[in-house]
Order: sequence, then C-alpha cells, then structure tokens
Amino acid sequence: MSAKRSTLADVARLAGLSPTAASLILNGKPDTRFSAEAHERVHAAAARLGYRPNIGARALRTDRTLSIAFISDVVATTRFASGLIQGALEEAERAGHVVLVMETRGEPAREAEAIEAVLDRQVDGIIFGTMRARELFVPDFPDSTRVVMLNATNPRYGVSVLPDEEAGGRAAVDLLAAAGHAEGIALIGQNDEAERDLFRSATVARRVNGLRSELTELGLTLVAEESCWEWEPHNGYELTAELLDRRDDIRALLCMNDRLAFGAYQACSERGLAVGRDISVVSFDNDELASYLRPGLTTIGLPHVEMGREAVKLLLSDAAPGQRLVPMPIVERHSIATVDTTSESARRAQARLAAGRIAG
Amino acid sequence: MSAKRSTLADVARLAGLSPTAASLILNGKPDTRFSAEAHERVHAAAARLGYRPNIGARALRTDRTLSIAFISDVVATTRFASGLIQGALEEAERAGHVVLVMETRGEPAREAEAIEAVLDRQVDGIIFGTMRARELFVPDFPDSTRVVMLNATNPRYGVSVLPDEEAGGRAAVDLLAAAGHAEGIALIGQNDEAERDLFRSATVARRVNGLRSELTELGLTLVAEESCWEWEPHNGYELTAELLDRRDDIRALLCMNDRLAFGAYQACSERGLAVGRDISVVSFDNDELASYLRPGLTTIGLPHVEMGREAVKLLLSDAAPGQRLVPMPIVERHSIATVDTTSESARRAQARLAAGRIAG
DNA sequence: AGGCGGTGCTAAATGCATTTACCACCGACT
DNA sequence: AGTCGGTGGTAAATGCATTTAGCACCGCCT
Repeated sequence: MSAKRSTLADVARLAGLSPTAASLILNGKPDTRFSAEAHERVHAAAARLGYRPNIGARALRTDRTLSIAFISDVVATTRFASGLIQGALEEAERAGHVVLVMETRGEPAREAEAIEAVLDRQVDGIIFGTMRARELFVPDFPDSTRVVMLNATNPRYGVSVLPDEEAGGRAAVDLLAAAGHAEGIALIGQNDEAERDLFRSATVARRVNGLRSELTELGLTLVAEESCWEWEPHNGYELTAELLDRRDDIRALLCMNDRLAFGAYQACSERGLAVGRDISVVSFDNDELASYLRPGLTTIGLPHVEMGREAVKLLLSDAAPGQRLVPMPIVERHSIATVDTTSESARRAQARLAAGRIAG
Repeated sequence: MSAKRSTLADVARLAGLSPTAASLILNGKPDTRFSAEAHERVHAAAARLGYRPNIGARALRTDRTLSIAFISDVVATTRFASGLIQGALEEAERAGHVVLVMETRGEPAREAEAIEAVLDRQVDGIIFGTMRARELFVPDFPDSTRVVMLNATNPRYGVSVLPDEEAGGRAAVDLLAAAGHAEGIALIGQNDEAERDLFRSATVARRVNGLRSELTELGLTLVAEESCWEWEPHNGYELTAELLDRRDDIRALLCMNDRLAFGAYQACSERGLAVGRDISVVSFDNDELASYLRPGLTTIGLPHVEMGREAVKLLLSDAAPGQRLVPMPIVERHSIATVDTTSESARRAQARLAAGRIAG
C-alpha cells in the first residue's frame, strides 16, 4: 500500500535525464538517438520505481484509452450475453485493453446514457451487444470511435458479428437425416407469421431458412410445425405433449432451442417415449441445460464466446464493413436415435455434415 | 457523427467568460459570486455545444474517475458471477459510475495483471468477486483505492459481502419441517470432511451449520448423508438413485444446490416417485433450472443481484470494515409434499419461518 | 483624499505523459 | 576561420478541467 504512484518525472529525475528522454525511451520510439547508457538508466529507474504510465493522462494527448465499451441490453439475464462478454474480455485482455460493461435493458434512455457515459471516458470503440436488431438512438459520435454490432445489425454501422444460423439450421437437419430420419419430423417452436417482427427474427429467420432449404434439398418434409411465442420449457412441454397425443407418427423433434427441448423431454418421458431410442430430439443453443439432460441433448451451439472474441478483434483491427458469420458448433450427445444410416438421404446428409465440418 | 467534442474552453468562449467561470458555474461550486447572467450564459453555451466534461482530464486533477473495477475469477461461466455483475452494474449506474469488468480465471498472474490494469486507469475502487476465499497477490496499492470482497473474505480487506448462508440453511430445514417432514430426511451433496478446503467451504460451511443447528433445534435428524465432490446433475442423479435403491424410507431430499436437485428429480422420476407428492425436494441457489423443473423446485435463492448491488454501495460509501450478510430468499414452488402441518415440530418450523420472513 | 469591504471575475498553476521544435557540442572539411 | 553534418539530448507546448491566488472596480465612510 504505497502512498502514491511514481510519475514519468520521477523516473526522469532518478535517471538524471529529462522527461522527454524518459518518455521517448520507455515508448521505444524509433529514429531517436539516445546513448545505450541513457536507455539503461531510464529502464533501471522505471523498474526501481515500479513506474506505470497513467493511462488517463496519456489519453489526453494520444486519444487512445486502451478501453472499449461493451453495451448490451441484457448481461446477466441470459447465458448468451455473458458468453459474449467472456469472449470479449479474453480478446480485449490479449490486446491490452480493458472492457467497460454497460447494461441498458433495452430502454432507449439508458442506451443514450450508456453511450454518453462511455464516450465521456473516451473509449476506443464500442460493441453493441443488443439482442434486438433495432435502430439505436445515437448521439453525436466522434468519428474516431469504432463500432461493431454483436448479434445484431444496424444499417448505420457496417461491422457486425452473427452466428452462422443458416449453416446451423442445415446442420440440425443433416444430423437427423444422417441417422436415417426421413419421416415423422416435427418442428417445435417456430411460427413464421408470428415471428415477423419478433426480436428473434433477425437471426432466427436464417436458421429457419437453412433448416427448410436443407429439408427440401434432401427431399424431406416436416409433418408438423408447432409454434409458440415464447421458448421456455413449459412451452416445449405443452406443444410436444399436445403433438404426441394428437398423432403417433412423430419420430423426431427439431426444437428451436434447448429450453423447448427440455420441455419436450418431459413430455416424451411422461408418455413412456425414450429420447434417443423411441424418438429423436435435436435443438439449438448448447445451453448448459443440454448437458444436464438424460440422455444428453444433441444441439447446434450458439458460439457466444467465439463471437465475443471476434467482435473485439474486428473492433481493434478497424475492419472493413461486413458481416462476420461465426460457425455454430455441432454438439453431439445422445438424443438422436439411429434409424437407418444407409438410405439415400442418410448418405447425402452424412456427406454434407462431413463437408460442413471440414469447411468450419 | 460530429468531428469533435467541445471542451470547457469552447463553452467559456461562447459564453464570453473565462474557463474558470465556466468550470465553477457548471460544477455548481458554492461560495462563488457570479452574476445570474453569467450562470445563464454558461449553461446556455454548454447546452448549445452539448458540452460534456472529459472525465479523464478531470481525473487528472481530482483523482476520481467515476469508475470502479469488478475483478472476478469467473464471469460468464457461472450464472452466479453474472448475477453479481448485474447487481453491481445497476448500482454503479445509479451512482454515475462505470464498471470495468475483468476476469482472472483464478490465475494469480492474471490477477496481478488485472489489478495493475485497473490501477493504471485510476479506478476509484475495486470489487473482488472471487469464488474462493484465497489470499490475493496484491501489488502496491494506493491507499485511496477502496476494496470490497464479494462472496469471499480476505483478512487484508475488511469489507465483504456474503449471502446469509446460516439463515438460508435453517430456512431449508424449516420448509421441510413445516410441511410435516420429520423422518426420512436425507442430505444430498455434502461431505464435511471432503469439504474442508474446497472453494465452496467459505460460505457453504455456514449453510451446513445452519441446517444442522435447525434440525437439532427442531428435534429432527438426517437419515442419510450422501456426499460428492462435484455438484452437477449427474452427481445428484447417481447419489439419489443409489440412495433410493438402498432404502425405502426416504421422504425428503435436502440438496446442496439446484443442479443436484435436478439429478435427484431424474432419479425419482425413473423410480416412479412423484416429486412434491411421494417425496419432497428442497435445495439452494434458485438457479434458472429450478423454474424449469416439473414440478417447480422449492429452493433457497442465492441473492446474486442484491449482493452485487450491496458491494457497490459499500464500496462507494466508504463503509466500515465488516461483513454484510445478504438474506437468501425463500422461493416456494411445488416440490414439497404436505405430510402433516399440525405436528409439534411442524408448528414450530412454521413459526420460525414466519419470524424469519419478517426479519428478512 | 484615502481606505475598506464587497462584488464579479480572471490568470496562471496543476496533474501527467507526449511531442514538436530546437540547442549545444564535436570533429571534419574547405 | 567558418561551415556542415552528425550526436545526444532538452525546453516548452499540448490536451482538458480544476483550483488557488488575486485583480479591478464600485460605493461608502471618515
């Protein structure tokens, strides 16, 4: 607990040189002609005093704070957001940056405040980790502040990072088809009409697109589509219960997320259907939940951490506008029953999966 | 996207006064004698230019950055940590502070780096949200930097925020007892010997203490104690399965956390035992999971968000050393079967619960 | 006329690091 | 003797807001 930090002036004094010399030497400026002895003296003095530059003071001249802001509508509420933060933190640390985390709960007023607050602190860049692809109120913005959208797009800011939902949707179908499922496949959770302007739509639409295209290309069809507004376990339970009670030809469930799948498991189990044997389930997210289920749930993961990392990389590298699509990992567990791996569509799906894995 | 922010000098110029006047007036300094007109002109100028002070520059003189650091070993990994962060964020915002989040993964080297990094940025205070009550390596620390420990204690720093585990443990027992459970109560997950120096022990020991004291005071006993190292669903499943297969007098399960309880549910359901009717389950954490289960799991919540808030409050209020124990909420759902609410011990437990609720 | 106490405001220093614009000195060359 | 091109540095300005010390002026009193 020392009383105070030493300053550059202290270092210079101890080294018997000017602050200019100390600064130039410590920052390793090229094209500067100081004697080898001067270098030594300055470094020794800095080491002895445990000198560390005051980043705020430096920023005053350099306009670089080595800090970035992560502004999202939710942070702790969803596992999703915190994965994004984790990735961002990792990558930022690697680059010697520090991350200012802000939560807006999606309220425009708080959004504006958050932006002001981080701008007041001269952050080098801002990551907007919103879950909704919505237009943000944007106050006067210094041109030098870089922005990247995470899991969202905004016409105003070119750089965005998104999960590769299209490929993910295809992979889910391939997984089922590769195990031989060709009939009795139902979709749980999706409703194209209702989704029109839901917050999920931005990326989920691509998921559904991928999913449908892949089904079509493999010559398969959905025998049922059960939709609901929310995607919580009880919705999955109700939808699946109702579906299974209504018809007896259901062999595979494509759930829009793991929480729905959880509910589906409960409904199956109540009806004496063993997941992974009598019926298959595949879903999206790779929520922690997926590994808790018995049998383990096969799911297409949302690559949170990787996305967070990518966002920081793009932010700090001054990337050209465009969308960075992060591959969604296929997480195989034991919820898919093997029906027939030799059929035509099964073979084609297997090939597609293999190709996708190499590409990813 | 304006080119640049305006400075205090700009405001002063526009108002036709000196920067001194502008500063004094904008900061509402008392005992300063400027004309009403001067006040007006300065405020008008500031508003017109959208002036916002540069916090870094201000900090140079005031030594207050209006930023605090939240350093924890894990952030996204556990729901726990992110709840803490959420609370901290809320409270910090209220106080006009911004939060620098750092993750150390418990590695001492990263810890030291994180501390240096935030000290370089002159944070006003640091919250250590470690999950382990371990001694930290501490570099030279400016005396003015406040520190509070969150969910941990450290002899070096007096202020810490912890969940009131003792009371929580008692409440869990009361819940069971109040429903009439007097026999066949088993503890799932705890092993006093094995826990000796586990990271959980810091607070969990109090939980177990509370639990045992309450049992004793109500004249109840545990018929079994199944312990395990990890507290994941599969552990709960295995422990419970083995227990239920071994004996048929088990009527209530006290699980050390919700994930264990989840596993216990699976084991019960496999054996045809309906939770909330044939057997009762109560646990700790109030994980998201608890609400997903069928029937909903009654649990003693870990007050993450509240703890995070509390930590920031203490940090910014320059609190006296001491431990702040945050009450653990009782979250009643439907996993406790009613056996007999009129017995002596049930009545006493009911009274204790009621008293606790009023106190909390 | 000289002094005194307000009133209303400003100049300049300060915190810390960076950076631009020099300066002093030496040896060599003409 | 004067000049030129290094060599090895330094003084001072700068970025922005805060803060200390003090200035100019007015009316009033003696």
